Amino acid sequence: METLRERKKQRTREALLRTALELFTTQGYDDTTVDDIADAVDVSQRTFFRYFAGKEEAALALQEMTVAHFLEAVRARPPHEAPMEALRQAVLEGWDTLHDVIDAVAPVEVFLRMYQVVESTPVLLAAHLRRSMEIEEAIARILAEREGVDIDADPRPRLAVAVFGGVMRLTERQWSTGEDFSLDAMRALTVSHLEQVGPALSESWRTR
Amino acid sequence: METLRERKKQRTREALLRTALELFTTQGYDDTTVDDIADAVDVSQRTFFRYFAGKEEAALALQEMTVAHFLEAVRARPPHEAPMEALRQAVLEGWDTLHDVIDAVAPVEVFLRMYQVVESTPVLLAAHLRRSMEIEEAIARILAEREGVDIDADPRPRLAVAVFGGVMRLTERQWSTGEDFSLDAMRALTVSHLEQVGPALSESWRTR
DNA sequence: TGTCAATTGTCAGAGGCTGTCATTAGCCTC
DNA sequence: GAGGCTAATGACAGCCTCTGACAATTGACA
Repeated sequence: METLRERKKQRTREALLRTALELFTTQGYDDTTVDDIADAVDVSQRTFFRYFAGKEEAALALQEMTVAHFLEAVRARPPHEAPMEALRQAVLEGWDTLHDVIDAVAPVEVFLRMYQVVESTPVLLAAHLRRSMEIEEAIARILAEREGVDIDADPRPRLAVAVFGGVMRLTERQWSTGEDFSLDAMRALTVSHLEQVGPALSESWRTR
Repeated sequence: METLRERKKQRTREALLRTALELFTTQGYDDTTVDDIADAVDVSQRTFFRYFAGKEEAALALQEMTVAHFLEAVRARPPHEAPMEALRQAVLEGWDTLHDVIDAVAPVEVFLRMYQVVESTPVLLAAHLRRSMEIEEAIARILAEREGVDIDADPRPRLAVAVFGGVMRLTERQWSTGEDFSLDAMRALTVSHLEQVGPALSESWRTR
C-alpha cells in the first residue's frame, strides 16, 4: 500500500464491498440496486463498475477469496495421501482456517449469511455453480500433477474431482437450508457425507 | 390443438423458438437480442416475453424438453436394478430416444449445436448448472421412493445422485469441447466415465 | 350479430452495464 | 512549489433485458 492514491483506491473498493454485502444480507440481492450501493458510498454508479465487473462479482467476492486458499491447501497435502483423502483434508482445513482469509474484509458471520443469500438467489447460485466448475478443473490439474498422471490421457483426476465436487455441492445446499448454520455443522456434514459416498454407490441399499 | 386461437398461439411459440435457436446457433447467444428474434417473427418484443420468461428460457427450451423424458426413463427402470445402474441405463436410453422428443421442434443437429452454445456461453452454462441441480433433487426423490428409503433420513439417494450428476456434467463438458460431437460419442463417453468412477475413487492411482 | 375474453401492440420505465469525454486529484520533475 | 503528466472519477448518453399498464384487436360463443 504505497502511495496515497493506492490507499484511496483500496478504501473505495473496501467501502463498496462492505456496503454491498451489508445491503445484500439485509434487504436481499435482488432488492439492492447498484445505485443503492454507489449512493451509500457516495460515488457514482460508474465507479462501482470500475471496481467490480458486475453486481455478481461483489456478491461472490468473499467466496472467491477462499478459493485460492483452498487450492493452496490441496497443493500442500502430503504426497502419500490418497487423492480423495487429500481433498477431504484440504476442505476441512479450509473451513478451520476461514478466519485467516475473511476477517480482514468482513466478519465470518457476513460470510455465512452471504452463503445463504447465494444459495437462495437463483442468479447468484447459478454463477456460483459455474465458478465451482472452473475450480474443479483447477483442482483436477493439481491432482494430476500430484499423482504424476497426464490429465488429458487419464480421466481419473477429473472424475475424482467431479465426484468430490458433486458431494460438496450437496453438502453446501443441505447446510445452507438446514437449521444449524455454523462452521462446525458444515464440518460435520462434510465428514458425514464423504463417509457415506461408498455405501451410496454400493449395489443395493435394501440389504442394509 | 382445439381452437384456432390455440393453434395460432402454438405457431407463434414455435416460430419464436425456432427463430431464437436459429439465431443463437448462427450468430451466438450474446449477439442475438430479443428484438432480433421478435422482429424476425414479426411480433412485438413484449410478445416474446409472454411466451418465454426470458432469453435464457428460449435457449434452454430444447434441453428442458428432454428432462421430463429422462425422469420418466428413471421411473421406468426395473426395480431389481441397483440405483446407479438404473441411472446409467436411463441416461443411455435418453440419448438413444432423443429423436422422439426433439424432432417435433427441431432437428437433432440444432439440439447438439445448442448444447455447444450453452457450454460456451457463461450465463447459459450457469443457468444450465442450476437447473441440473433442481433435476438432481427430483431424481433423488425418485430413487428414494424406488428403494423405499426416507429421503430426509437417509443421505444415500441424494449422495448417489450428486455423484452421478457430477460425472454427467464432466461428461457433458468433455463431449462439447471434444472433436467428435455426435450422440454416439456422448454415449461412449458416458459409459467410459461411469466405468472409471470406481478406479478414480480408489486409494492410490500409482499402484496401477 | 353482439358480447365476452384472450391475445397482442404500444408506451413508459426500472435496472444492469458500457463507451466517451471532461474534470479532478495525486504524482513527479525541474 | 509550479507546472506537466497520468490515473481516478463523474456526468451523460445509450443499449439491452424485463415488467406493468392500458388500449386495440381478434377469436369464441351464445
